Amino acid sequence: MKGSRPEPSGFKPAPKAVVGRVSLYLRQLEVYQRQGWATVSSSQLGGPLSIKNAQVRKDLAFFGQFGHPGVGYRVDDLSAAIRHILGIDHDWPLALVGLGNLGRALLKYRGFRSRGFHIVALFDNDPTKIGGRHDGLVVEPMEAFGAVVTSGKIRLAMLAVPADSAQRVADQVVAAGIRGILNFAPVPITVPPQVNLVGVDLSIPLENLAYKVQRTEDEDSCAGAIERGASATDRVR
Amino acid sequence: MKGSRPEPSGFKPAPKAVVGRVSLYLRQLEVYQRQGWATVSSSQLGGPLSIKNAQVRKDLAFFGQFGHPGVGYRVDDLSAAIRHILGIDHDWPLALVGLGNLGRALLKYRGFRSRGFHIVALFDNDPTKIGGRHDGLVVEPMEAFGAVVTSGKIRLAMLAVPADSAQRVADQVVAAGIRGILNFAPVPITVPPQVNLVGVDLSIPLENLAYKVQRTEDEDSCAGAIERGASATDRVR
DNA sequence: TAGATTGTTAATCGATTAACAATC
DNA sequence: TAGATTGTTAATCGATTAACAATC
Repeated sequence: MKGSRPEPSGFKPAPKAVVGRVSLYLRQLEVYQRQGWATVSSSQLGGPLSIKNAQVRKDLAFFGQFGHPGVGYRVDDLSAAIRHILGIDHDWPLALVGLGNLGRALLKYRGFRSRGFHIVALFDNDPTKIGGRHDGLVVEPMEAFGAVVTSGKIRLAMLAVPADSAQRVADQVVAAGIRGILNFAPVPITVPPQVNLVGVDLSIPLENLAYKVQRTEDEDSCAGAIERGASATDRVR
Repeated sequence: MKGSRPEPSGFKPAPKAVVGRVSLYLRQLEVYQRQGWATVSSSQLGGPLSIKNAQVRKDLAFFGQFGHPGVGYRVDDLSAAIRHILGIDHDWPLALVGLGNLGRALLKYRGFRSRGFHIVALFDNDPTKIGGRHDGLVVEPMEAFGAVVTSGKIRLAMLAVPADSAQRVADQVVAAGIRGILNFAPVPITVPPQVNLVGVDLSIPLENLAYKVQRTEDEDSCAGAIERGASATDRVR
């Protein structure tokens, strides 16, 4: 079944960066859709996202031909094409593990449902939470995970559990045959290569932001010496 | 004050990708700290994150010399050094705008506090929410934003507002002189260049995951033709 | 037709990896 | 000392940008 990973000559797998940008294009297309635009150029699509027009065209060309020379891209068509490419032209049932603050917020978050991601099963291993109802779903114990996931044909799981149980829960989820994990626990976890893992640590973007702000303020005040000389001069060995 | 953006010769600004990885190193260091390790090698630090040892050394070397040849990096020292680099060796007061499901979850999220990010002021423009208490803080109307932010020396704001009010709220926040914005609204917003913006759209990583899972399953079944021939053959013009 | 805009090639740029002398 | 591991250079690799013929 797995086999030799054939890689037919001439096929380049889509770079991770491209897939991320394609998601952004979809969001921008939806903005234009709401505004009633029929077509957009690559410049109009990339502009608000600070992405160059050549980049937009090259990214899209990766998946096929969607544009019309002299005209641009038809908003509705491109939007539908991107949904198909990303695999969100159909619903994805999801399992949510962990019903703390974050888990409950994720359960109610509208952004997932509007893209076809539906949470259909809840799990926790806290006895005080098991059996509780949220949005019409009953919290199941982790022991039931395998059976529920199999019968519900669930391929994706979101983990919103504490750091110290993240790896253990991940192992259980992998054992149940899940195909993809979205990990919200603020700790790195490891899974076997056939399972797809995406980590979402909410404090990382915040750290990035703090770094940027700190840096722009350093620039403004003592223009030049960033980080007290650490990298300000070329080190002479 | 702003001036000519001097760029002293010999100074390379840290690439965005490097800063992101440095945040990951910090998390992995904390794992080793909890396990009582005194030193780590670049291989040990990068391994669990699937980052090559050369990459780890190069990333860190960007900010200075932290390692000891033949020994590795001292866990405590490197951890402290990274905190200093990222600007999280001191507390950052934060304003949170929007107290829907996501906003309330962000308010209670432990991951921020443990990194020095403290939400100290809440805002909303829903009259039914203004005046409400959460975690000992009172929800203020947006009109009060400028005054509160100035008196509290708040430089960062988190936006957890609906898509259709995101840009308007961003404009207000910018006008109040905020230096950095973390945008959780699932829509692209634009801000002037002197304001730092980081967007966090929770459904993007989920889309990425769906794409990956879809792709590995395509590979498994009909090994070869991905996306029905779209890019399977080199197009001959 | 003239103007606009695509898909694609070639040129540039930056980021990752491998290798190794220097160091503990 | 021998073994380990750094910081750094050079080589590779991939990603971005500019430019332009083809197209509507």
